[in-house]
Amino acid sequence: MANSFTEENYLKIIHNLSGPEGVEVSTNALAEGTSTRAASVTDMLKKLAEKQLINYKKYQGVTLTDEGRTLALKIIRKHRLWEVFLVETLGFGWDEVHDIAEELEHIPSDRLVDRLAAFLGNPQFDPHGDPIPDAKGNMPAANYLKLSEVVEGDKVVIMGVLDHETPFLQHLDRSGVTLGCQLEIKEINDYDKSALVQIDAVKTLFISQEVSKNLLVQRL
Amino acid sequence: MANSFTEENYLKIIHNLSGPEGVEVSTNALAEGTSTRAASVTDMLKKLAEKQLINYKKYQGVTLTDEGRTLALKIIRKHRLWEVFLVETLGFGWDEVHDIAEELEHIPSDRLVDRLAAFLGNPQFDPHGDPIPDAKGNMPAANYLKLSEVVEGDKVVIMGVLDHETPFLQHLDRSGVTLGCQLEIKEINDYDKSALVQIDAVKTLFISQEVSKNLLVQRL
DNA sequence: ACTTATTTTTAGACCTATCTAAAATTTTTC
DNA sequence: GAAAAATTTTAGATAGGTCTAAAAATAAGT
Repeated sequence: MANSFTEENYLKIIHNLSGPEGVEVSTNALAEGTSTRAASVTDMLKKLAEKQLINYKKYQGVTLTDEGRTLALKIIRKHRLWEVFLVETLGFGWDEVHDIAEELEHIPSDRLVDRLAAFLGNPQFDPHGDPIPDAKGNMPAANYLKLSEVVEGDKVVIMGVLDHETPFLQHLDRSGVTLGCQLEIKEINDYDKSALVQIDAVKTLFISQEVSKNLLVQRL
Repeated sequence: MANSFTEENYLKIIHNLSGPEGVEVSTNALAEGTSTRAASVTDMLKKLAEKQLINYKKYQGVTLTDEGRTLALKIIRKHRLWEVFLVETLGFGWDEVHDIAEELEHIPSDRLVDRLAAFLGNPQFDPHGDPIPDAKGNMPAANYLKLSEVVEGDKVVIMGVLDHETPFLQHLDRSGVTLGCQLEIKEINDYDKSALVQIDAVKTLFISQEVSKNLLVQRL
């Protein structure tokens, strides 16, 4: 009755795609998220529904059951704790840890997770600014906005990223954009929606809409 | 062309069963070691031979090729480093870490292993006294003897254990036997080969042959 | 609303790792 | 050295996770 590596991945991805409101996730979105074909997704959804981990009606998309969400949050907790470990303890860059954490998140043992969390000082956020659920599955719901949603004149702080892949994060590193840095929006271009911003009142640069869609910020 | 979790386990177990001299390992011994049936082992041996990781001739048992041994040593290195991490960093007991390390040993990423080793101070031995291969696969060949092989009057130091399971290690804990403690062999009973020993010149107790067969020692 | 396009599901197949039962080989015993 | 015992391999089956191609259901366009 244990859950496989693959099942755990589905639950995690359903959670991530259904957002804080828990909206229905489509088969195609899951195929994209799991890098498989829609037909494979359908098969897996049947199995997860069988196990009462998701609510599934043909052609209607899926949502997590309470049990499914609990499991998903455990995986997410592990993923984010391991990311903190990799960055804080082992000295990896925030652009290097996603793929390794994808593996580590499937290591079982509640005792391991709890001891890891304690060792790390029960961190609340991972290196990408994502909140870390506690052992009971409670996760602070941060309501940030995307940088692509702000207007000229706004002053904001970078709180998180939506893309965790190496190329995006390396691009941010090269641009000098890190968590916690302050941005003043000087100008937003009409034709391509790119933003001219000043970082920490020092450096000025353009941020493309492509990038600003993946940056989470909070107004000052 | 990557190697599966299962393949890695076979290589590790072949290494452990073939000892320092690299003797042939039988199909049945592997069935025992992998908790599967002999028929399943045969199938896997064919696949590993196909990949040139083992030398395999029907009915003749197997040995590792150089490539297979290199891979096996990488798995063993990871297993033992993670055990050090679990005990030294997270505070687990030496009796709790074997099963968790069995999972962690299959996490890929050479960078992870090297950084973990560096963080731990490049330890030479794991919490059970087993030597840890370095990044190049060199492992110090310690030639310890079993406690069951010593004679009356010998003074020895506990250097390692052959059974890594919780019940055995908890039994040692309850007996006050730890790595590095000194034993003087007072008497060996003829009928059941149990040994009367004095620990650290303080405490005296009987150790059954069952137990002494699983204790590695070095003469003083 | 009816046709077309898109999404999703079914049907049938494959691969990996496992199993049982039976056949083949090696080892042991007398 | 032949018969019995033990070991190992083959043959055929099953379960998990994936695929392609085709059918079914839903959504969109005019």
